[in-house]
Amino acid sequence: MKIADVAEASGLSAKTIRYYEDIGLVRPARGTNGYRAFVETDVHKLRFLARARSLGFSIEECRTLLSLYEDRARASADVKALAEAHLRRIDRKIAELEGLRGTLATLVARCHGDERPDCPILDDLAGPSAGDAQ
Amino acid sequence: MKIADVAEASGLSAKTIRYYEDIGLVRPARGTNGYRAFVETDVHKLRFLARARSLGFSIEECRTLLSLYEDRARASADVKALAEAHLRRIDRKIAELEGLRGTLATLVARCHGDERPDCPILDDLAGPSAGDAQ
DNA sequence: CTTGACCTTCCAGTTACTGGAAACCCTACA
DNA sequence: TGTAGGGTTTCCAGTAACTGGAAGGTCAAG
Repeated sequence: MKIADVAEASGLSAKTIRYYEDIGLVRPARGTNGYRAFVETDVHKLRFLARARSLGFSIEECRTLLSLYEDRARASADVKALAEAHLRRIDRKIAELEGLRGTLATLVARCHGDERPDCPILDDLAGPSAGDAQ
Repeated sequence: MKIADVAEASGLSAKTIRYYEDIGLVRPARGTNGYRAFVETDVHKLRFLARARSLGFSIEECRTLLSLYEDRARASADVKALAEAHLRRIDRKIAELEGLRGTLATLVARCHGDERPDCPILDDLAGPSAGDAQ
């Protein structure tokens, strides 16, 4: 199998697959012409990686997941711990974004958004205007 | 004012402030010794930038916001449009993360997380196991 | 034997910084 | 006067995970 076929089969781009080889996630064999020659297990690994990445795991986490996947003596607790850590990270990120969303939505709602320069959004960004107290 | 004072006053690190000068967001004067000599408006700008960044605006958006802030003939509609675009981006990101969160939470819940190798999380990552149909 | 579609490697760029090295400056203290 | 310490300067490299592009090799068809 050549790289374009594998790209098609895995949903990753050829560029990404080469990159994954670069960083040691896969090690496809090479044909006499120097082309990468992928076998089924390579494709399977790449699909695994694509799925793990799509769930937001980092490359290093994917590396660990892959090694756990290939370790028949693994403990599912190790996998679960990784996934839980990732879940907590996602929760923190969501909370952070919802905070931003709240502030931003308030500012947007307050801004009339017309031709006039007067703008609560910029006022907020500029911070407390000390001069106003006067 | 020297850079450490400005860092203190703006909440940005000295490194970040130098970086912002590099990319043209601020242009502090220089003393005879080559040190950056910040004035109040520089500090104000940097605080503006720190606030905008903390709301998740990109550097390029911050640049635009800053130029709008300094443009006394601006239309608030322009600011609002920028903020609304950012808001939509945040909403999309939240939705994406909540999707991930749902999938991941399900998988984590299904995994017993003990010493045994059996793991629904890895099974999911490995994709539909064609062999199971038997 | 040429054309076009693949494939290869390698280098640069992306975002928004951060760390670190080497060197310069300033102040205080002995 | 010398020096120790803290600040400051510049510049280079690295981060995460690719992506784009250039230059060149390979292959199948006509």
